[in-house]
Amino acid sequence: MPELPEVEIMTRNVRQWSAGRRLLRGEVVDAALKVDLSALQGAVFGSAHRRGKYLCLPVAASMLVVHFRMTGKAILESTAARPHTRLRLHLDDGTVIAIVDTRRLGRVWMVPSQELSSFFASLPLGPEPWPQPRDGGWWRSQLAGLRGPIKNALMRQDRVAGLGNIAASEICFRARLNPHTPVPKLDASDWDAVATAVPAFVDHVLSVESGPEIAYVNEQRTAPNPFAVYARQGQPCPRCAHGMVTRTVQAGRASFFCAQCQPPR
DNA sequence: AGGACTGTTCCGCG
DNA sequence: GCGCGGAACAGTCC
Repeated sequence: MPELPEVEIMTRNVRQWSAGRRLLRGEVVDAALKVDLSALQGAVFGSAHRRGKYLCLPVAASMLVVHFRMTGKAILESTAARPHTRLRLHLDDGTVIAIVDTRRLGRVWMVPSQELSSFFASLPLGPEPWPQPRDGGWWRSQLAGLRGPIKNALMRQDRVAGLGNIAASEICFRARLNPHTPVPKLDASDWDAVATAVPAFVDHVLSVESGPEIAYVNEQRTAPNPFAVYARQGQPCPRCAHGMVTRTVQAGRASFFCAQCQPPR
């Protein structure tokens, strides 16, 4: 699933494709989404924004909220129908914005404006780690009280919203932190390193992955793996070239790190 | 055949 | 409250 940077890319795309346009018809291809877009016929789109891993698209007085979960993505589907399309927005300029989602784990909500605040209040979402600058002290206080590994802590949506399994490994790598390091063991310089690593990681992914359609590492793709350690087990470390990228499992999710640059603590 | 997978939520246990 | 495992959701690709 897309994480913060990928949802940011899709949000920018959807904003560019839809802002100011009129919705001719909302087509719910997958009835399991249980969303009714009929009332939005003829409505005008506002400017899309992102909250954590959620894409928020204003339509007239409502908000179309999308969570892509593992395999969802928003694309332009104006020419040919794609497999696994779950929802289509037919726009007044002839374009079609589609939500495609192979595994069908994604969710869509149509939230009336008067319910918006309660809807987002019901989501366990901490503050955004990007693009506003956050320093080491902010990170320390956001993850205060957690005793588990830093890698798992970075993925806690209720503490800081948007970072996922890839980001957690990549941020630990950039901060030279072993992903198994317990949160209480981090010192001030470690937190500073985390604070520096997060925007560096997000900006890197934005620069590499920006385009009309995001790609997943495990999909057929022409672009190379854009990550430093994720899915690179067995390869030499891209930084020190001595260590080997190691794969471990933490809380059921794969982690990747350089055994040399990120020694256990 | 079996496992892995860029996520979330729930449950049970300690 | 915290942390973990496991399951569920669900489909495809090795």
